Amino acid sequence: MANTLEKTDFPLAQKLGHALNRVQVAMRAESWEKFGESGLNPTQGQILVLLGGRELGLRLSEVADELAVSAPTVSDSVATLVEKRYVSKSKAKDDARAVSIRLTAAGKRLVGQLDAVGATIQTVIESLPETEQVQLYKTMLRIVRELQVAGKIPVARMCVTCRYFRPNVHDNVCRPHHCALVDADFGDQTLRSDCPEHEPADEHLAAQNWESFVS
Amino acid sequence: MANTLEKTDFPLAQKLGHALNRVQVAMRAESWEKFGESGLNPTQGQILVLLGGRELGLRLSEVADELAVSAPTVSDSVATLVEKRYVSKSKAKDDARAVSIRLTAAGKRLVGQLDAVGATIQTVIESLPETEQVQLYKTMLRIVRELQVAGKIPVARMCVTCRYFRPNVHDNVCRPHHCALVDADFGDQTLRSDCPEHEPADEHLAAQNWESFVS
DNA sequence: TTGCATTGCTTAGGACTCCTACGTATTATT
DNA sequence: AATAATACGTAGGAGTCCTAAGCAATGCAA
Repeated sequence: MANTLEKTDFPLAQKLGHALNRVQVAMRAESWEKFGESGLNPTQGQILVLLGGRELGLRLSEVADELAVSAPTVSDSVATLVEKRYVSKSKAKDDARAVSIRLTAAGKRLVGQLDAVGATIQTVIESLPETEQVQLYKTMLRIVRELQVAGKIPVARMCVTCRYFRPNVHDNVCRPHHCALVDADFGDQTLRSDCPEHEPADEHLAAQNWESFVS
Repeated sequence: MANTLEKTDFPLAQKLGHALNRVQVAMRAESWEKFGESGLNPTQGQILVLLGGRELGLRLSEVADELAVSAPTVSDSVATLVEKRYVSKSKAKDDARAVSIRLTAAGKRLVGQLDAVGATIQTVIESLPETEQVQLYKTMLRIVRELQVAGKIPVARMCVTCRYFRPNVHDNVCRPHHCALVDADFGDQTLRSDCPEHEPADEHLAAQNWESFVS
C-alpha cells in the first residue's frame, strides 16, 4: 500500500523535464508580450539583448550559435532588424567574408528599456526564499555548464569557465570563491553567467576548476 | 575591495532569468532535433505529447491554453496534424460548437516513441546529485504554481492543486505528504506535475494546502 | 421566448521563423 | 596553385504566430 503512488510514477528526471517545459512555455509567452510592445518578436528581441552585452560586435555565426538557430534564420532576422534601424552590419576587419553586427544608438536605447526576462517570471523568482534562489542558481549554472560540455550551447562567459576563477579557495562559507582578475572573494550568488571580463580557461584548468566547484 | 564584484553585479533574479533563458534555448534546439526526426516541428510535437496524457480528448481552446498560444495557431497546427493522420477531430458531445481532439492509433504509436524531453537535457538532469534533483524539482513546482496563480499558464494537474492532496501530515521526513485518493503517503520526489487522477481543489483548500506545503 | 452577449472555433491576411540546398566570396591547407 | 573549408547570402517552402473578422451554438436576461 505504501508504494501505490511510486509504482505508477514517472522517473524524477522526466518529471523535472516536464516542469521545465511548463516554465519554458510561460517564458515564451511572456517573451511575445514583452517584445511585442516594441514591435519585435522573440527572436529579434533575443538578438538585441544578446548584442546589448557585446560592445565589440558579433559575427553572424556567433549569434546563430548563441541562440542555437541556423545561420539563414539569423541572416533573415538581422536583416529585418537592420531595416528597423536597431542594428548595423559592417565588414569585419580581420576577415573579409565576415560581418560585424552591433547595436545602433536606437538599438541601445531600446535594449536599455528591455528586461532580459519577463516581469512575471522575475517576480516569481523574487518571491522565492533567498536560499532557494541561490540554490536554484547554482543548479542552473551546473545545468548550463553540462549543456556546454555536451555541445548544445556555446561556452558562455561564466565564472566557471574563466581563467581567473578560483573556486572554493577561501574558508569563508559565504564567500568561498575568488576572482583573480579583480582580486576579490565572492559567494555563489555573485557567480556570473555572462561576465564581460570573461576570458576562457584552457581545457585543463576548466576541468580542474569544475571539479573543485561541484564538490 | 571586498565588494569589487558585487558592485558591478546584476540582481540574482535577473541572472537566474538569464540562466533559465540559456537552458530554454538549448531545450528549444533539442526540440527541433527530436521532433524533426519524426517530421514534426516543436509545436506539433508538444501538442502530440500533451494529447498523449489525455485519453478523453481535449478542446482546441484547452490546447491553446496549455501551450500558451492563440487559438488560430492551434487550429492551424491541429489541421496539419490531422493531415498527417496523427490526431482526429470530432464534435464534442456536450457542446455543438466545440471539438474534441485526440490521438489516432498512429499518433499514440508515435508519442510512445517520443520522449517528453530531449535526450541531452534528460542526461544532464540525471547527472545531478539526487538531493539536488529533488530540491530543483520542488523549486520548479513552486515556480510553476506561482505562474499559475499569475494566470500565465492554466492550472496543471499537480498534487498541490488537487483536492486529495494532504501536505506535510506525516512525521516521516522522507514521506510527509498524503494522497487521499489512493490513501498513500509519499515524499517530494513523488509529487506529480501531471497526474491523470487529478481533481482540482476549491480555492480555499488550494490556498490552505499551498501554505502547508511551502512552509 | 425572443434578443443579445458570450463562447468555440475557423478563415483571412500578413510578418516572420526556421529549415534545406545551393551559390559566392574569402581564407586556409596542401 | 589547386583544393578544401569557412562565412555569409539567396531561394524556396512549410509552418508558427499574430490580429481581425466571421459564423454557429450557447447562455442569460428581460
